[in-house]
Amino acid sequence: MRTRASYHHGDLRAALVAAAVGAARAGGPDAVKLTALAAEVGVSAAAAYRRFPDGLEDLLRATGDVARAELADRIARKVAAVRGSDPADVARRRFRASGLAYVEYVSEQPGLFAVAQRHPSCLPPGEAPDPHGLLEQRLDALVVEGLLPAERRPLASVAAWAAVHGLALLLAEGALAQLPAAQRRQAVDRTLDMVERGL
Amino acid sequence: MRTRASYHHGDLRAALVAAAVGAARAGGPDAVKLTALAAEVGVSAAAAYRRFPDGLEDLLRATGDVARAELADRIARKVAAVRGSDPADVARRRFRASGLAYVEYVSEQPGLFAVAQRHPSCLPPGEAPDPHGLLEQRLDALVVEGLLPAERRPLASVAAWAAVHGLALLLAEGALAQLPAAQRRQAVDRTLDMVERGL
DNA sequence: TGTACATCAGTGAACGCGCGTTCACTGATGTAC
DNA sequence: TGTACATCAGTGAACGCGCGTTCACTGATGTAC
Repeated sequence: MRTRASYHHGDLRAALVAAAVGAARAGGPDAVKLTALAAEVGVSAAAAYRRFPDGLEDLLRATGDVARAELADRIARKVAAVRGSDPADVARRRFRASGLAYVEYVSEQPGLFAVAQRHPSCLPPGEAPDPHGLLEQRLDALVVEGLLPAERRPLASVAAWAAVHGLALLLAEGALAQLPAAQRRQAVDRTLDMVERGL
Repeated sequence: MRTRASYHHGDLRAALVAAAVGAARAGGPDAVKLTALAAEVGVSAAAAYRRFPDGLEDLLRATGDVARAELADRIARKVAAVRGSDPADVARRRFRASGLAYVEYVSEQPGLFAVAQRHPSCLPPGEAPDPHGLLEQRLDALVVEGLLPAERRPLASVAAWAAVHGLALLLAEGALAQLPAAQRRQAVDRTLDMVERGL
């Protein structure tokens, strides 16, 4: 916990993950370099192997878990912020909020998100953060409220996720990366409209 | 044209691009390695620099143009194959066909498509293949036929493209890569339904 | 309370390889006269 | 039709660097007695 200028680092694993997250935010998966990050943290490269036996891949998985946790947290917060008395209306707005949170996160953190996409979790299934599961829950809620016929539920998930995911990537690193802020907002609204109406 | 075992290659540029396309199909952008491809073609690495002064980046751009051309060609064919007597119905089905062609291509050639995404064309604007332009034309046709209000046209483009693009990526290299063929078809149909209805 | 010893967390130097890129060169080709 | 010469398309060897990974080691920590 406390900073010590001693020989032992204290929490090297956490420090390396934090540095990796920073590098991924700035430059994506390719910017996560084990030797450089070890140096940044003030440690020899070999020291990293004590914490991450499989080296770089291990570090990238842990970094991906941070990204997944951030994304899941963002979705959860944005969903929880939606309140109201009409359950159906709340379900609809929460569904929309989850999609918006996803797009926002990917747009803001494309590099870190890319790590999450490419490197699966290193945590046991139960403990791994699961943003996609949160999106699924929103669809389930729509079914409960009768806003989505149960038989269309499974494929609705794919379609909705595809639209949100595609929009996020186009805005983050694709052809729409240069779009001015006002038009970005409109693009997101319009796409969520399409999803809502189209399901 | 004719194969010659001589000193001069004949069409080294085309041969290198063809080899790069093959490597990208198999392993994506990272698999395109200038030295390895030169060797594969039977030429020293330095020889490649006569045809591609900027080295690897030049080669990747040319490779991306092949991908864009393939994709545009596929869209054009699939659209042209739609016939009928009712102009509005044809416009609707052609729009759908263009989306399907896009998803199919990205699903089948994720590696090559990734090159196209990351490396802009090396051709002058007029000559570069433009798959996205073909999608836009389909939306224009919907407007002409009165199936899409003109004032919603610009953002409709973003929303439709996002859904198609996202679905393609999820199926190609994302979370849905393992989906069995039958369910893939359903997912595509369902997503295109959503887009059509949602616009 | 002190001492011996196991264990743990680092060091730093080196290896190795993949791969892009450059340079001085040589063999082939085609054109002027 | 032949010869000289410019030009072009290759060679092959080497450089250089980034970076992951390994190995034998040493200093620090904590625990048993």
